[in-house]
Amino acid sequence: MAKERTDAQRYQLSQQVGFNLRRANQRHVAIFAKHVEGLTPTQFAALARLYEFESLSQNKLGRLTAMDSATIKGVVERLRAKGLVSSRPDLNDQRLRLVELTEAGAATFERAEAQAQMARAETMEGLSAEEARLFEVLLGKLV
Amino acid sequence: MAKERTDAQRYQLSQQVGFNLRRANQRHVAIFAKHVEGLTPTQFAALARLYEFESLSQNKLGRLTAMDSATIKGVVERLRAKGLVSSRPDLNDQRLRLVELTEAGAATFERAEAQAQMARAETMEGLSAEEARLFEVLLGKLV
DNA sequence: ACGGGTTTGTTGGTATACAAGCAGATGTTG
DNA sequence: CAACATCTGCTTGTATACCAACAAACCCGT
Repeated sequence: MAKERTDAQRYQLSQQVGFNLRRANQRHVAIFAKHVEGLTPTQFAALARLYEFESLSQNKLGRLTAMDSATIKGVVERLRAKGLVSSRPDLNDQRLRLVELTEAGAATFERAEAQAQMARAETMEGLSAEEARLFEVLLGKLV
Repeated sequence: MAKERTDAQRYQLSQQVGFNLRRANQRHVAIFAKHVEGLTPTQFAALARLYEFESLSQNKLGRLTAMDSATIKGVVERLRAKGLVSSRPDLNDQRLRLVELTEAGAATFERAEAQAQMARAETMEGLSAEEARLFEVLLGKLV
C-alpha cells in the first residue's frame, strides 16, 4: 500500500469543482458515445446548429458550438467526409465558407436527437427529477 | 442574417446538459490557465495525487486522476520534463513505474494550490455561496 | 511447474481544444 | 481613395482523451 499524508496535509482533489467538471464531462461523453452511434457530442452539436440555422459560415458555426476556428475546421471536415454537411464559398463575402446540412445530415440529426435524449437521461440518473432540474439551472448560470 | 427554423423545429442546444458540461469545463480550464501559471488542470491533478500519496505507479496515478494509461503517460512525461516528478521502475514488480514528486514538484504544488483556489472562485462567481455549495453537491452525485 | 488469465506500460490512430501566426478579403476612417 | 484595422479560414504546435492492439511481467489454479 502507498503511504498517505495526514489529513492536515491532504488536498481533497475529489471535491474540487474543476476536477469534477472534467470527470462529469468525460462521463457524459462516454455515455453519449454508447447511445449515439457514429457521432461525437461536438459533431452532434454542429448538426444541431445547422439544423437550427439553415446555413452558417464555418467560424460562426464554431462560435455557436463553442469551438475555435481550428477545432471547427476539423469537425466540419469529418462531417463532410461522412456526407452529413456540405460547404461552399460565399459569393457575397469571399472570406466565408458556408456550411449546410445535407439531407442525410438532417435525417441523421433527427435520429440522433432521440438518442441524445437517452444519453442525457443516463447522465443524470444519479439525480432525482427535482435535483436534475436544479442542476441544469445552476449549470446554466456557470457557463 | 441566417434564416432560422420555427420554434417547433428548433433544438435547444444551449439548454442541453451535455453541451453545458462541455462549456463549463472549457471555461474552467481557461480560468485555471489564467490563475495557475505553467500547469494544466490535469497536470495539477497529478501533482495533487502525488502530494497525497508519496509514490504511485503510473497507471494507478492515472486512475486516481481519471486518465487512462495512454493519457497519463504523456502527462507524467511532461511533468518529468519540467522536473516536477521523477519516475523509476519498481524493484518488486517489474511491470510498474513508480512516480514521485520531486522537491520542486512539491513546492510547485503548494504554490499552485492557492492559485487553483482562486480559479475555483472565479469559476463559481456566477453563483451565490449557497448555490455554489449546492452545485458542488449535485455535481458530486453526477460523477 | 506450468498454462491461462490479468495487469502494466507502450504505441498508433482518431478527435477535441486552444494559442499563435499567417494571408486574403472586407470594413472603416481620415 | 488610401491607410489601417478587423475578420475569416488555415496551419503548426502542444495537450488532453480514448480505443485497440501488443509484449512483458505477474498471479492463480491445477
